[in-house]
Formats: sequence, C-alpha cells, structure tokens
Amino acid sequence: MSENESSVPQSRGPAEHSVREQIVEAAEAHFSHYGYEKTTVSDLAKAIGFSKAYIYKFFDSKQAIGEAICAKTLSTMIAAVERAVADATTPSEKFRRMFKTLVETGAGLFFNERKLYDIAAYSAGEGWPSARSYCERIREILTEVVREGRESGEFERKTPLDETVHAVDLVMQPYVNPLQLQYNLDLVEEAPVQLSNLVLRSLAP
Amino acid sequence: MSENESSVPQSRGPAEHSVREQIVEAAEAHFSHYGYEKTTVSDLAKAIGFSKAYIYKFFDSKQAIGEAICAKTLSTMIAAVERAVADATTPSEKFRRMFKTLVETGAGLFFNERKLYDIAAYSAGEGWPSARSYCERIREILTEVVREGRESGEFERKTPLDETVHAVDLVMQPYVNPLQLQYNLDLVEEAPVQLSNLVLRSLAP
DNA sequence: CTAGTGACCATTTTCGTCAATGGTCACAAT
DNA sequence: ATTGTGACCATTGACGAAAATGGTCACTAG
Repeated sequence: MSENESSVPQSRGPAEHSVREQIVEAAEAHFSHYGYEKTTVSDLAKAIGFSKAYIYKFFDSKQAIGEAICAKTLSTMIAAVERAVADATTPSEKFRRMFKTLVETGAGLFFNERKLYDIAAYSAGEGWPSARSYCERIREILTEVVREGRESGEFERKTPLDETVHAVDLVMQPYVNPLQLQYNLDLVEEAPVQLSNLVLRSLAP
Repeated sequence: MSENESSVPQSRGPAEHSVREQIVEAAEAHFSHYGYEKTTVSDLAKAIGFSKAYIYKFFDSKQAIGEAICAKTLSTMIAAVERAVADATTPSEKFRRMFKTLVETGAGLFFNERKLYDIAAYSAGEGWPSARSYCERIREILTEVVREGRESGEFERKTPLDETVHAVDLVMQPYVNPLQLQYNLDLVEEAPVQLSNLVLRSLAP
C-alpha cells in the first residue's frame, strides 16, 4: 500500500498558481523547440526567472512536467475530434470524421510538431495517465457515436454494445496511438477511408 | 538505372552450394543465440571453418545473411498459417484460424525466439524483401479465403474484391507486422477474436 | 579456372573519464 | 507560514581515443 501501479508522475503544491502556469508555458515552448531530452529543468527555471529548486515545489519530477505538456497536446487533438463529430449529422458521418480527424491531427502533430509528437509517443509507450485518458476519451466518443447510430436504426443492435465498441476501437488503435501511428504514416490517406468503410459495413443492420 | 529502390541485400556466387547452406545454418544458430548485432561475420566464418573473406563469395553483406535468416523465419510462420487454413472447412473458419495462427506464431516468436523476432521486426521496419514477400503472401492467402467465401455465398459480393481484401489486410496489419505486433502483445488473446468477429460481420452478405 | 585467404582500409562500436543533469534539503527572507 | 534559493549528491550523458567490425582485393594453391 503506497506505490502507484505504473509510474505516475504527479504534481504537487497548489494546483492553481501563476508559477505553475508559467512553468507549463515555458515547458511547452522549450519542449516543442528543443525537445524533452535537450531541455533541462534549469533551462525552464531560467526562462521563468526562478531557481531550479522552486520548480520542484510544483512538479514531482521532470517527467511530471512532460506529462502536463503531453496532456495539453492530446487535449487539443481530442478537441478537434469533438468538433468534427459535432459538425457531422449522421452517425456514419460522425464516425468517418472522427477517424479521419484523429489520423489527420495525429499526422499533423508528427510533421509539424515533431518534438511534441515524440513526447506523446513516449507517453503512450509508457502508459502514462495522459495517454490513457486520451485513449479512454476516444473510446467514450466512439461509444456515443455507436449508441446514437443504434438508436437511430442506422447501426445493427444484435452485437453487445461493449463488444462492438471494443472491436472498432481495436481497428482504430494503430492510428490513434501515437506510438503506432508513426509506422502507418504512409497510410494516412487511405486507411481511415478504407477502414471506415469496413467498420460501417460491419455496423450495418 | 542501376540502383535498387530500397536496400536489397543480395546473395552472390552459386545459388546451390554446401558452403552457402553451412553459412545459413551457422547464422541461424548464432543469430538466434547471440542476436544479429552481437554476431560478427568472423564468428560465422570460424564456425564453418573458413575465412571471413570466403563468406563474401556467397553473400553480398552481413545484412544479406540476416535477410536469409529472416526469410526462413517468416516462411515457417507462413507454413503454419497455410496449414491452419487448410485444416478449416468454411471460409469464415479459415479466416479465423488464419488470423489466430498469425498472431500466435508471431507472439511465439517474440517470447521464444526473441533474437529472431528482432531481426524480423527490423526487416519489416526497413522494408526488406523478406518482409515484403511475407506480407504479400499473407495477402494472397487472404484473397483466396475471401474469394472462396464469396463463391460459396458466405460473404457479400457488392464491394470490389480488392477493396475488401485491402481493408481486411489493414485490420490485420498491426498483428501481422512484427514491427507493430510488439506493441499489441497484451491483446494477443482478444484482438484476433474480436477483430475476426468484426471483419466477418462486415463480410456478411 | 576454382577454391580460398591474409592483409588492409574506412567506418562503427566500445570504453573510460569527466562535466552536466535530475533531484533533495537545510536554510534565508518576508 | 509562505516564497524562494544555493549548495550538495548520485546518476546519466557527452566526448574522444582505442579496439573491433564490415567489407574489398590482390594474391596463392592446386
């Protein structure tokens, strides 16, 4: 009773604090520019005009700061997906846009903010909370879309909801998970289309 | 006009030769025991009682030897899949077994012959011919299964065959490709089942 | 002509060293 | 009590020299 199951970088000290926000801001700038490894905690301290030691009043470790940045990055992607889903009308279209947006923002992160992408990939590989809750949120959105499709009669209702969602989630995983996406970048165009078609065929009543 | 598109390790000298076979044999033993990187060409030479230079009469490079071993490994997996498919009766069952066997033998390689698995993963990552023809062969087998299913009326026939096969191939990719399989080892049990169900639902007439 | 090799070179890998980094803590200022 | 820091330690990373490795080639033996 004491150890967390899998390395959980935590923050400490006051949750709302201008210094905490300054740290995050500086970290975002430095990490995205120089990368996580090449940025030292001292760099961040200098950037906000405090000593290195003071940073540790707000974050448990350097990793915890990385976590915060990663969570922010992934939140942006989630937001884009939520917007895309909200814009679509039918459940089928919602699913298509969800998948497409997910892959596009992921690939965009890879090509335009490579350093941040690397953090996200590492996070996913280590099973950090930020990556976990990201995957969880994706699944929630997916569940909502599928349920809506079932209610409107657009999707079949024989298979248990959980099972359907789980299977579809497995199909998307290689493109949702930053760790795996990098091996499928050449499929960014076709995979979401082809796989959406296949999934929607499987969802047909 | 001369360069091959992507690094293609080739062999040279007589194709059938006892020394060539001895090299492959020694390489298989050494690679699987010490790994590709930790095995030197001199080690192989010593093992078969010839000089290092002689090895290069039969193989273009060390990588080419790795390729040969990799091809052998992947052939074994293909053979297992072909056996599994032949054993099954219905196209649906053929597909299920194909997927399951693929994942099982892949995971088996990872857990029991890790060093050989690493070579296969590297091969897949670099797009070596051995990995390519492995993927191609999988696709051929899959095509055959789907076509059989269509002919027997078990699978739908509206979607173009190529499109169907391509999409199903994309679904299996993360578990077929050694490079990606290692990130999905915790899903070895459920993924083939869940995904087979989904795919078969999508193939229903 | 075929089977086979030692000596050689350019590039990698290994390894030991030392500075840099992540992280802590006792303490100072307000 | 809160805000903040310099000094300190164990571990890690960078760096250059030295050793090992992949690969070639002129050459020998039969």
